[in-house]
Amino acid sequence: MGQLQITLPDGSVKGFEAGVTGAEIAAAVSAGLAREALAVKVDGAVMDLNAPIPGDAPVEILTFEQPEGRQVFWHSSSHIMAQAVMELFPGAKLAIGPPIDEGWYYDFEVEKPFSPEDLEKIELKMQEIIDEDAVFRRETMNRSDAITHYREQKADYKVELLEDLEGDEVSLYYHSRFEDLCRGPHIPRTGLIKAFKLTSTSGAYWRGDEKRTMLQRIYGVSYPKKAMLDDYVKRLEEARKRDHRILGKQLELYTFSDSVGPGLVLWMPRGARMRNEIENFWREEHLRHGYELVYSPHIANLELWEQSGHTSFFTEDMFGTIDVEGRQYQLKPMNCPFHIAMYKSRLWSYRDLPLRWAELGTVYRYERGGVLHGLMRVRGLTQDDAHHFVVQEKMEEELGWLLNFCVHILRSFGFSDFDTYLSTRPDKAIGDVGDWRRAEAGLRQVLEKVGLAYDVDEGGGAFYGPKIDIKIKDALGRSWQCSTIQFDFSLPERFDLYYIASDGQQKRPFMIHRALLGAIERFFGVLIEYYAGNFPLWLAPVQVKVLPITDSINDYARQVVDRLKEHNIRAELDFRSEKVGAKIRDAELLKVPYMFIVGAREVEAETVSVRKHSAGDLGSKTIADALGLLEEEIRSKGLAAK
RNA sequence: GCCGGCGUAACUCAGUUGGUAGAGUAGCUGAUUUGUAAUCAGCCAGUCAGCGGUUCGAGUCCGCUCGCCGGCUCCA
Repeated sequence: MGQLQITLPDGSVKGFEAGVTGAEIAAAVSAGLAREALAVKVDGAVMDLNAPIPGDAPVEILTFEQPEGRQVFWHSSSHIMAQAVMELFPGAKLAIGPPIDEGWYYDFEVEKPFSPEDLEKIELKMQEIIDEDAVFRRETMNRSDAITHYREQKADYKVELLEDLEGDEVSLYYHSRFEDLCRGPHIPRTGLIKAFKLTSTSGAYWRGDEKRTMLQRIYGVSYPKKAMLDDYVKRLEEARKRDHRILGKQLELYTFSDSVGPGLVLWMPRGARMRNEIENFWREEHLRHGYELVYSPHIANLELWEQSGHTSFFTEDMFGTIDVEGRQYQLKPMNCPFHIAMYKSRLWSYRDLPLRWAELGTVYRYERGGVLHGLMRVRGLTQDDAHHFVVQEKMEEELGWLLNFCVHILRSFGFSDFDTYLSTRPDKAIGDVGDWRRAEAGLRQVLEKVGLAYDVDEGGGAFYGPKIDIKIKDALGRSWQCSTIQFDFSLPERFDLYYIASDGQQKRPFMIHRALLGAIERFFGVLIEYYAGNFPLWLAPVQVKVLPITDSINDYARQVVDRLKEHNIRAELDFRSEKVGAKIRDAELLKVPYMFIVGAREVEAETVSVRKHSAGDLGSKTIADALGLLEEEIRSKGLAAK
């Protein structure tokens, strides 16, 4: 028996007998670690705790602290749930049951969808299995044997999975009375799960394909400590308070109406003030950075959309056509054909390029009923759209410049944490594959030059070109695409765009389609959730509420409001005959950033008593000082303080 | 579009086994004149999402439609 040299995460190297397992290494480190150990990472590969370590290697014991440890924990939980379902619903067929960001799901083919009562029964059965403290055991099998094995069990989905797998050997995991085809690894014993909860059910298509069977999915979460489940439930409640649909109603920012139609946003005055602020900032920044602003109509001759390719590649997302004097018109789902038509209205020289044309263009897209979601997914949306017309050689330079501008805009709203994706050629696309690959490589280079970490979204590109997307997460961790920067070599071709190069020849420009906020509606939704309604001062719909203590102070209070308004501060007066406590409470609930409380003392000294939202009393200040404070905070967008 | 859940006053919600609606908040009226998160009283308030069915009788049961919610799929 030889010796193994095991390197631990702290850098120390320890010798172990050959055949040592992760469990034994954990025990050698500490009893605490042995107790919490879920799996082991050997030279980057996650393995079962009871598997022999194959050779000298860096070894890390995984607990619930590590993301990989949690994934193993949740994956094992999904097996336990699958066992419970199979025992309670004998005819059920197993599909897949992976861990997800928080928890897991398992898809089943069953006669009837699961009811809430079914979930309770499944939970009880799961608890029994956990109480057995059953051991997880791995076995390998020849792939073709496994196919025969599962075919006998009529486990169609497992057979299909096996047929698609590479390699001759597959692994099965056993615990209690349950077995499942599974790569693993798994936690040592079911008893390690101290708290769990089945959170929801839903229909889910097999392999995400709506042409295939709809399976029934159950989602769940589990933890090694009861307190962690309590914490999860509390986090969900907190997230609910940040939900833009709830805050939107409470703060009277926007609404929907059945009489208007689903997915069509009605911006209430307070929301409209914020939108106006967002748009003003957006316009100023664009004008300062070499953009021109343009406007285009809401409908256009159908032939325009035929030429652009929208009728063949985007029909499913478009509203029906409108008949006008026997000619067909189309409500616009995008702004690009209009900007292209403007480009074609005259001749351009290479000296004119790049052109950067921006428009807050409201477009309409037919979204299927089931996908609408508050402000995040609507049918009428205003894109902060722009199109750059660029000479081909300058494309990368322009994209690099644009990516930096994009990050600058997002940061101005306080966003610093976002996920970036490179989206490549979809199945349905126009243009030459070689052009696509070159454009994708160009985008990749730009991302690396700017130094943004990114993931690749295979097949996620627009039909006319690859793109860089930036997504921001909502309160529940669902991520929404906001910024998008799209490379386009196709539409210039389709519309036969050209400019006159320095040699006097006609040359084809490339285009960039981009939206930085994405859609004002969605961006606003993300903004509400990000700030939980506690907006930075420059955006807040009401910036200051002036609260007179008695009616006799109303005149002075009105003067204060007027003075603030003269300085473009959005100020309101609360002159109801309520106690200050009530006025403060109402202002706090509306999340108004500042309250100026005025009574006899303030009239006397010509001051205001400043109270900051959720911070409290800041003491008395002269009106001029208070104004200075506000103006500085507005100017800095509150970013310096963060 | 698909699977499941839900839909009661402007808002948040009660409404037992079917016997024809109730609270708090908001609003209105009046009183109160208040010093850092709720002053008091009175009043108004609902085609119980819509349509159809079962029943002597439906907010409660059944069907369809619409909308919303959680997912699937799709995208800004």
